[in-house]
Amino acid sequence: MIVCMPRAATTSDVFNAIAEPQRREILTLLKASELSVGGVADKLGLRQPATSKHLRVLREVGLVHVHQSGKQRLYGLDARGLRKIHDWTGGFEEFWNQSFDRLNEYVKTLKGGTNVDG
Amino acid sequence: MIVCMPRAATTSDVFNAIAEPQRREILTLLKASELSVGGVADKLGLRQPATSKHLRVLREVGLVHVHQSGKQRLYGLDARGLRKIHDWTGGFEEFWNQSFDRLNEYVKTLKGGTNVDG
DNA sequence: CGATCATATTCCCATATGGGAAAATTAGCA
DNA sequence: TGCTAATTTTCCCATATGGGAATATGATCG
Repeated sequence: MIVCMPRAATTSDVFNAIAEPQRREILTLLKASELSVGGVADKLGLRQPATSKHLRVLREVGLVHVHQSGKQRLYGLDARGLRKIHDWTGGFEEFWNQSFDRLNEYVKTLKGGTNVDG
Repeated sequence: MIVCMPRAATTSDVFNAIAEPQRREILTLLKASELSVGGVADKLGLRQPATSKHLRVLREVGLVHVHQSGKQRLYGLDARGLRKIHDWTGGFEEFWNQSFDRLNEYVKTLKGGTNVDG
């Protein structure tokens, strides 16, 4: 029985997974090439366990995939999940400039209407 | 003194702010028009306090702006902050299809017919 | 000023971290 | 069969929720 609804799990969806800056850095790193856990850890200055945990989250939401290569596990980028976010934010594209205008207009209303000097 | 680094605050940046589904719904709602807190609460089936808290987060990261209108406070969309996310995910656009190919190839090496959901 | 509607904040709870340290697990090789 | 390297998992901590309930603050009007 659910009593309360705390913050959603990072593994629940891609939005949560990339809310963590280090995980975004990992994804950016993997643009260049596949990397082992140790490789990622080295490049980002993290410990291996911490890196492994981040990679696990990314794996669970499907943003990376793994395969064994010798003694290492190579993590590779699977950016398809980011498309969902790109599309969602893209739905606001028409509002980017409009919001600017609205805000300007709003500010104008304040300044012009009240003539308050700041 | 910082002893550990727990999950980042939702107010730390836009990525964290929109990690919460209800806040994304609020932003989508505000595409249509400005809304009062009660208006948002009604449309999403939330209590007013909860709605107010979500709107506070969105305000602190700059995704919405507020102005008084009679007895109500009208919240309006300021989507400019979403551009950062759109741009960041856009940096992976060239990898969306490529990742698909990589994954297909990878799956092929394993077996041959695996259901890949996209 | 007081009454009232509309929001915001506080207090509380259980949950979900993110990282450090250490132990467990897995993979590849002699 | 062991041994070693690489990675994952477990245990622990302090922090940050998100929502409910109750309270405080704010704004408007008489």
